[in-house]
Amino acid sequence: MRLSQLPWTTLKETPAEAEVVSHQLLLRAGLVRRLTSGIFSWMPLGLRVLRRVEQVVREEMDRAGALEVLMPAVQPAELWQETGRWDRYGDLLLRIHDRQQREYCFGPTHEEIITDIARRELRSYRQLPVNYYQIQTKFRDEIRPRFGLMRAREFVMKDAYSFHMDQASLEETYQAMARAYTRIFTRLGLHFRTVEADSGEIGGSRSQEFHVLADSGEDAIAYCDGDQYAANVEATPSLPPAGPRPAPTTTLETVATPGARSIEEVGAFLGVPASRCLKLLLVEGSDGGLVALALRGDHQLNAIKAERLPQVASPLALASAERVLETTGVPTGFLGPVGLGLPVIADHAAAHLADFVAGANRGDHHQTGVNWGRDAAEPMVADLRNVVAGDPSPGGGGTLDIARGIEVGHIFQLGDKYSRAMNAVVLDQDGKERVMLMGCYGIGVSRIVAAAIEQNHDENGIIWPAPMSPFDLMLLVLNPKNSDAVTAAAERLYAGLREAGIEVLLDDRDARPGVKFAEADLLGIPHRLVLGERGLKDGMVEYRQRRSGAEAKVALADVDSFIRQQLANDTGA
RNA sequence: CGGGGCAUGGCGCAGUCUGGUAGCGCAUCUGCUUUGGGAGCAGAGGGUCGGCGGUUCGAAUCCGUCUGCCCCGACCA
Repeated sequence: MRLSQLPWTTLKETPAEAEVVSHQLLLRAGLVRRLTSGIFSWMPLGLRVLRRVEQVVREEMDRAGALEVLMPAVQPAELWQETGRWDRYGDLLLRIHDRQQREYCFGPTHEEIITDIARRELRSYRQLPVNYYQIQTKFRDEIRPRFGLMRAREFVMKDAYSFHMDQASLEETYQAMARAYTRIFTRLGLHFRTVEADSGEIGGSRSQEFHVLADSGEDAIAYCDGDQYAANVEATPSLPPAGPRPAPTTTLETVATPGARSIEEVGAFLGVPASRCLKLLLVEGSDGGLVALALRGDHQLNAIKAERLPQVASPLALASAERVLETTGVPTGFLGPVGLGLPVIADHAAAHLADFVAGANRGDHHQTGVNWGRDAAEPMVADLRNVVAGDPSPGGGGTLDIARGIEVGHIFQLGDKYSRAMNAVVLDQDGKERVMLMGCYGIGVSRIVAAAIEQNHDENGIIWPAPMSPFDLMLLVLNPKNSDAVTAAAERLYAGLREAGIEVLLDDRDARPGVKFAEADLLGIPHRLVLGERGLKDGMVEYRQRRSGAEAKVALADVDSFIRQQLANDTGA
């Protein structure tokens, strides 16, 4: 492609709306443009990146035996009503209606559609297992779209759905997908981790996520190098503290703490670390009353764990300040376990505290020297909190560390959740109807593009991993208008490289050299050749690698083989 | 959804408090000079100041209302 024939606008200044580096660079390099909140257009150079990612995904899905299909983006409400998700999916679902006032949604995912296909197409156990996949535009009306392509409302996703007679077959395909995903992210040159996950909205049992590691990631991942444990923090169990709870050594006292509501304020006021304070959160209970959850002051509630408790309403709902005052007579900020009169469920670590600080159930007062059993009833004990760095690994091989990650892939064993709701059955060997088991496997294709930039950039711009670079090679021609010899040499070089099967972006624009260098760095194609009058005199072109900055002068006659060698190094990396 | 902020040429911003000529940088176009890391000079085009309503002799500026966008948000109970 010739840049002289491509309207390509780059920005020197960072657009105000872009917060994370991938969003900034995608806009500055002219790869995408925002149409409206969370909705983007892919410009010519950007689309080439997306297509290359798609291609790697497609090749590996095909290799793993999956079958590509393309399902409708617009889906009728009836199918979603069959599984009950029309009501449960909530505002994330973009609902639309046609001229007859029939209801549809723009698909945020395709379990209902594929299950409908499966129940129509699949009749016999002999046809199983089957794994269908598609690469499709999805729409989820996120509460808060942000970070450009990382949390967009409209996005490109690869989703696959497998159908099985039994758990063993499901397990086999699930493992095959895990291997395919590992190949995909490895081929794309991404630094990633596979982690155990909560299966969340979609439901089902076993589930793993694939995270590209980046500080800007929205997810926290707990991992342990000692035992290879890795899981999303929300799905990581915290272990009970070792040993028995210390015995009480101080007496219970009530102290005035005017205006000190938060753990930080109370801790600072009394000179006590947050880890010695107890925080009580009142949440809606499953029986309509309130339930108190007790955490150590320095720990955070894990909503997923709390929701799983039978006493707690799901979804988790924090009691409003008004409701708290109404029920307990205590303003928020001063609640404690002593004489509270509500069921208390304490996190392991909170239940292990002795001589701790808590609210006195009286405005502007706290208590010190509080002890379970002596002052407050022994609480029910559960795992309620997020793990923190330094906690023991559930794998038993050391302590946990926390890293941030961008979720780019997720695989689930769905079981019969959808197939049962939609009566997707086949006949078994005995001629009996059997509900199929399902797996589902997603990859955020457009999110990968953003994640790759988060992981691969410097102060000058993007540094594409070679497999997703919009071109293999960028060829800069300096001052083509000043020299017919330079132009002719560039044309010969361009033609020759293309004949060798190399995808070349030729900068033949009438622009100053400085502009070309700066924009080449911004765009981030891994390999660059510069042809100018200076080098041509000696029959040389200059090579530079984007990532390392390594340079070499190459004789015109040797360019083909030299470049081929450089490209070969990429695929080996 | 709650809270906060912003809306002025394609992009980044000033001007709004204290009403009266709409301005700067980047980008775009023309010419000249330049030409190996986002050039210099001279000139030019481009704005219903987000929409609607009001106050006023006069509104980007004051008032009301609507819309859009951005940021933060169970953090403590």
